[in-house]
Amino acid sequence: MTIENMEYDTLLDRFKEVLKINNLKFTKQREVVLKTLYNHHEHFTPEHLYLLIKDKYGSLNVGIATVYRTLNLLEEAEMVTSITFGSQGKRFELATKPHHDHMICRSCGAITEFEDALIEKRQEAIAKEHGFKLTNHLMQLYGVCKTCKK
Amino acid sequence: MTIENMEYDTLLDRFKEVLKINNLKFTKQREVVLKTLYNHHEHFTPEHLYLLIKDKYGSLNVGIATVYRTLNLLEEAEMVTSITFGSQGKRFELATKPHHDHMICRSCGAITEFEDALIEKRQEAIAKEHGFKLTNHLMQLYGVCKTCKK
DNA sequence: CTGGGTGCAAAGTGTTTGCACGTTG
DNA sequence: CAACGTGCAAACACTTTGCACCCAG
Repeated sequence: MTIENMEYDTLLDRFKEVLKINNLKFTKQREVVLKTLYNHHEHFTPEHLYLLIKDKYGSLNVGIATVYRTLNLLEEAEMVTSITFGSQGKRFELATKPHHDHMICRSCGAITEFEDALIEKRQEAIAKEHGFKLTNHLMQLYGVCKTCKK
Repeated sequence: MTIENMEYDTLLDRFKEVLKINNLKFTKQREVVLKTLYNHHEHFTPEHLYLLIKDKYGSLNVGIATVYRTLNLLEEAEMVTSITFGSQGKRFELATKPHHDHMICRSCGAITEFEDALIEKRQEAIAKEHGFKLTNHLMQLYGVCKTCKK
């Protein structure tokens, strides 16, 4: 089962399951991190996500350390993935789609997602040629976007 | 002109030229960084490169700050490229080959290089579809290598 | 009620920068 | 000899961790 186009409740159940398996507890803070990731399909830096949570759920008083801890936890559980853009630092996003990659504009920083079955296939083939068991991959195209070219 | 399979002297000349254009000076430290990169076709962390230089050219007493400064300079001049592996930090390598990508073993950290014309072509096509002007890309396959699979 | 979770602040990383001195062109 | 480069240490930015208290199960 992939988590493509998964509804929030399903995602939440999955999270609870992962927590249970690892003898971890389900807390308001952890839920808020997941919910915020779900409601904003962006590519968050931990800082950015932290500020957004602080703004929306100020009363919970979630600390940035918890955001980091939860992101690492979710990444471990493969429910979020992280990507590193140039020197802009690590960014996280919900793993709601399998295998999608990124195109990053060097001028404005805009991020476009894309997916290509042909490339996926070639990657598998290349890995096989090298006796390599592929688990996942990272692909980023850098350049100048439509808008900035003008 | 690409710098594929370039000999060291040619590479050095290119470096000197870049320096001259930018009104920068050619120093022993800068040469040693370039030479060490050339002599070891590895994927260096700045730290790793620094230690190697310290070991080989101890009398020059090169500081790690200079290694960072020179790497950034060389990257700016597109004579080295950098890649970011998971949480292992940024690594640099001489840009002696165009467009080669990496396969990284999650178990032992081994890095294998590969190149695939078909993927390169698809990348161009995808960028075009999105009205995106491609300057370069980053592709990393993660998995388990031949040796570690045993 | 027990063990993991949290916020906070302190400690770690990896990288950059200010400064006085050294070297290049 | 002017301007840039260097080593050193301090400063930075980002991330992790120790601790005392808190809360889920």
